[in-house]
Amino acid sequence: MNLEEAKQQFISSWGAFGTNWGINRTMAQIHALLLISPDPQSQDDMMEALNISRGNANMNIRDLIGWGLAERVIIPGERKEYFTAEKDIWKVAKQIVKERKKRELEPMLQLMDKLEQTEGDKRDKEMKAFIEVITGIKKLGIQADKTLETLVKAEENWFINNVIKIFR
Amino acid sequence: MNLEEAKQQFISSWGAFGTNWGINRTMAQIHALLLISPDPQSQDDMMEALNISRGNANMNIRDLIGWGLAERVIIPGERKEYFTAEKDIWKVAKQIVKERKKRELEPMLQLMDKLEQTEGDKRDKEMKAFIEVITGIKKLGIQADKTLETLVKAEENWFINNVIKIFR
DNA sequence: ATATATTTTCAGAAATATTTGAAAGTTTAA
DNA sequence: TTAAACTTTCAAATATTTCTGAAAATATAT
Repeated sequence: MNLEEAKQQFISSWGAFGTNWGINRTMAQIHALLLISPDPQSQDDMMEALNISRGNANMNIRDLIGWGLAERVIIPGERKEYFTAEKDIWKVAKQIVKERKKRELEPMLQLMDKLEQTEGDKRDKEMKAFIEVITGIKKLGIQADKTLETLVKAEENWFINNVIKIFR
Repeated sequence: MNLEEAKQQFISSWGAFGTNWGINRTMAQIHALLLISPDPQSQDDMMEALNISRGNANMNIRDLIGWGLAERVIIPGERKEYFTAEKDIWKVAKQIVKERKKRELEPMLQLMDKLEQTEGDKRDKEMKAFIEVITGIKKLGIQADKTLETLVKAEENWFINNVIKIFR
C-alpha cells in the first residue's frame, strides 16, 4: 500500500470509528487529516481533501477547536486561517478524556445525586432496588472520575508520569 | 421526588446518555428498566413501560443479550419469556469494557498494523508524519488494551480485586 | 392434529442527524 | 472608502438510524 492509499484508509476508518463514539464522521475525518498533515491546513484544503461543503467544514473545525483538538494557526503573509492538531496521541487522548469527563460524567453524577434523594419506604423492594442501582452508579462514577482525573493530571504527577514514559 | 418520577427520569436520562456513546436510546432504556426492576420483565412489560413497539422491543432485547447485559429467565409455569439484567454495576461496566474492546479496539489495532506497513521513503516528511501518528496510536492502543484486559480479568487477580473492593 | 400463545422478521414510515450552498457578516488591503 | 477575500450562519435537502406493525415463523397446550 502506498502513502496516498494509506492516508485515505486512515481518514475513512477514523471517521467510521468516531461514529461509534458519538463523534460525527466529518469531525473525526478532519481530525484524522490534521493528525497526519505535517503542515497546517486551510478550510479549503480540507474541503478538497475530504470532499465536503464549506458549511460542514466550518462547523466541524469549530467543534474540533471546542474540544481542544485543533487550533488556529496564523501564517504570516497569508490571509486565510490555517489549522493544526496536536500530534502527540497521548495528549490527544488526555484531552478527549478531559472533555468527556466534563461533558458527560459530571452531569451524570449530578443526576445520581438528585435521584438518590428519592423519597419512599426503604423496605419496599422496588425502592431498595432503585436506590441500590443509583448508589452503585454513583460510586462507580466517582471512582472513574478520580481515576481519570489522575490520568489527566498525570504530567503534574511525577510517579505516574514516569510509569507512562515507560510505555511511550 | 417520588419513586415513579425518579424511575422515569432515570430511564429517560440513561437513554439520552447512551445516545452519546453510540448506543441507541431504546436499548439503553430497556437496560435501565431491567436494572431497576427487582423482578424479571417480559417483552410486553417493557413495551408498556417504555411505550415501544413489539419489533423494537424484540430487537433491542436481543442486542442487549448480545452485549451480555441481559439474559433470558424461565419462570416455571409461565409461557412467556422473561428477562433480567446484572445488577452489580461493576460487573456491568466490566462487561461493557470487554465488549467494546473486542468490537472496536481490537479491529483498530489490526488496522494500525496494516497501515504501519505502508511503503515509502522514510525521509519524506509526509511519510514520517504518517508513520509517527500510526505508531503512536498503535502504542496507545496496545497499552489501553493491556490496561483494560487487567481490569476485565480483575476477579482472577487477587490484588486488584481487593483494591476494587475498597471502593465498592 | 389443531388451536392458541408467543417470538421473530422486515419493508416501509418516522424520527434524527448531518450536510449543503447561498446569503449575510467580517476582515483586510489598497 | 471600497472591494475583494475570507468566514459564518442557517433553512432546506439529504442521508442515516431507528421504529412500527402486520405477517410469518415457532413453540406450547389441549
